[in-house]
Amino acid sequence: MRIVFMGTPDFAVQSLNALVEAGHDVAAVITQPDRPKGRGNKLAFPEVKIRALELNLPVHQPASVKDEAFLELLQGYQPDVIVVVAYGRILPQAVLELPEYGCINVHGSLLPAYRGAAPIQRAVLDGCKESGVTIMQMDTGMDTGDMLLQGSLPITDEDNTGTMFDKLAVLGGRLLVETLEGLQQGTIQPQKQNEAEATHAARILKEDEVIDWNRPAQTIFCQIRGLAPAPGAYTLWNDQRLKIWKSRVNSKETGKAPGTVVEIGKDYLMVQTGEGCLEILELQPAGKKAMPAKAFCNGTGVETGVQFGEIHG
RNA sequence: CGCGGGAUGGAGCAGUUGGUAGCUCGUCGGGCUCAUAACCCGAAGGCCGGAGGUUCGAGUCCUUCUCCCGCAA
Repeated sequence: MRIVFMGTPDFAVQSLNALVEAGHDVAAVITQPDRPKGRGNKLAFPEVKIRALELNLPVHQPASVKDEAFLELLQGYQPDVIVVVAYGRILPQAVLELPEYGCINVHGSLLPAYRGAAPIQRAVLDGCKESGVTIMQMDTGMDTGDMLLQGSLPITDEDNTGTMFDKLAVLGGRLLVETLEGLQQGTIQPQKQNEAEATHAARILKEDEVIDWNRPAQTIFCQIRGLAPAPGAYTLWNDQRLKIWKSRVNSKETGKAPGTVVEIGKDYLMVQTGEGCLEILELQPAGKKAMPAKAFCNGTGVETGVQFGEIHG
């Protein structure tokens, strides 16, 4: 099919690759404008743009998708379908109706659960045992369109947002290609979403990143996984941020106050929580690289009794 | 030039007012032990990120590069 692809971050690259590999005619790639990013605020290309340039595809980065110029641009490509993957903008009705097959979206959740901006992070954060990808027919709502195809994957304790992103991006690409095939052959049955079961996955906020040691170890464990590899869950130590990248739950109860370092093991640093203990395996002080918990203890002299999460005088 | 932290033996850190480079681990060898990730003894391993400069002498002061990281966007 003749396709215009719209997407921005890493997650979308897999879908773009899948379309190209499947032999579809990707006429153009629409992505967000270059934005100042990172230290020094240097202008950075969106991941999708980088890949599109490698593939020698025409790239457009409109400031707005609502004006007439953009609509004309799309019309010029005469797409059979527009594929949208994490583009980052709500598309107006006129765009949705432009191609014969409309706009197809790849969403990183098992809709109607986790509609919105951060479906994968939220699923891990909430401790879900399963996640997936839904391919849907876009409408004007936020991830409310009819579902075309869905696939699921388990979330294990070893998974974090990063690993799930990787797996779901690949699955998404595969399902996307399958969906397009089905649409052409007319074998796909669009399915309405059950509004009663819909939930919303809000984007990650600053406060989501702070570890509250009063919560159960299991909850914190999920928080850490949900925020890895970015932006990371952190606690305070020496008035500095201390990101926790890897941990393990230990049901032991020590009677100490939540946030207290209660044991330093061979490869971990155990902290009492509101319910059970959390063994920290890998962490990262501000300004440093991530390091094994043991290395942190060796260098800083952190010992049993130290309190995490408190601001000092 | 958005704000800030940092570059010291394999890892993580310390190094005072410039004058023989230390700590906690790890590694290797030996010992103890039924055994050990525990303990004891010993050893190896650093041109202190690069380049200039000040000085009798610089990891420590000045200048300038390169790289890494946290925050903010």
